[in-house]
Amino acid sequence: MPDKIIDKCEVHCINRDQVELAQKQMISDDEALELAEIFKALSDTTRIKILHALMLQELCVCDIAATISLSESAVSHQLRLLRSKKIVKFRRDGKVLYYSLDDNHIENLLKQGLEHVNE
Amino acid sequence: MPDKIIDKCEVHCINRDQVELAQKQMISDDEALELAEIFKALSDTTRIKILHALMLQELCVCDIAATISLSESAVSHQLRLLRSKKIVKFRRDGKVLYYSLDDNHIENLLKQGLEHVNE
DNA sequence: TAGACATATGAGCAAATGTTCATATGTCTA
DNA sequence: TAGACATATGAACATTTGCTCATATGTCTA
Repeated sequence: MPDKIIDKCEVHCINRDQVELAQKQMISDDEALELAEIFKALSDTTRIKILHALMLQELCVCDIAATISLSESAVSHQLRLLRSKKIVKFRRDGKVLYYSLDDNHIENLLKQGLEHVNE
Repeated sequence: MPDKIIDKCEVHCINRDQVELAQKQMISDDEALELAEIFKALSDTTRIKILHALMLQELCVCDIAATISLSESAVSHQLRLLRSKKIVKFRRDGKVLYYSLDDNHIENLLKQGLEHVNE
């Protein structure tokens, strides 16, 4: 496996030392995929709006929909995605489901992203 | 414009106070879009690998390609995208372009994401 | 228990995305 | 100045994504 990579490098690379160093510390496929998945969860305007609203308080599906002016179905689909990635959780109160942020790492990511945007 | 939102709320929302509060502090469309754009830049495995490699050292296009085992064309396309979002920059040395991270906010986001993944 | 209500879910569709292939651009060197 | 080389770019294509619409599920209340 390393042979294959080095072959490729020998065919065409400029600084072999740098390539070898880069490969040694390279992020694994799995890790890169997980990382990409987290950021993908935050890469949509609708989901940003939902998560931003949930930073302040828990909200039920229809109130999220009313807040961001989107159909309840669309919101529900997005919440499903966010649930599957353990980014939001919910509690039931009768027929109403209240959603909230599951993980404060996400809140930190959002805050840091906002800093980046607002400078 | 607020009328429209309130109308929608009156049609169907559960906790009007919460909706009003959420709307008051709501992130703007522009800000949400910018934020989503940043995270979108980090939401692909190839780009994660490129950026992770650049956290360690600057690299030219073909060495990035050799490192992550992808075509130079594909790498170049992704670098173009990352350049357009001011996430990477480059310096020229003869015919070789060396890319590096443009903004340490991005590095912080990546590190924080990695923490989240590795816990 | 029937019906209303809050939410979830599946199918379908248009738009966006990431790669490959072919070609263009710009820089060095003989 | 011609040719080699490093990279950029455009078109094309398959895949993914986010919405809508219709329908299903689960919970409460009369």
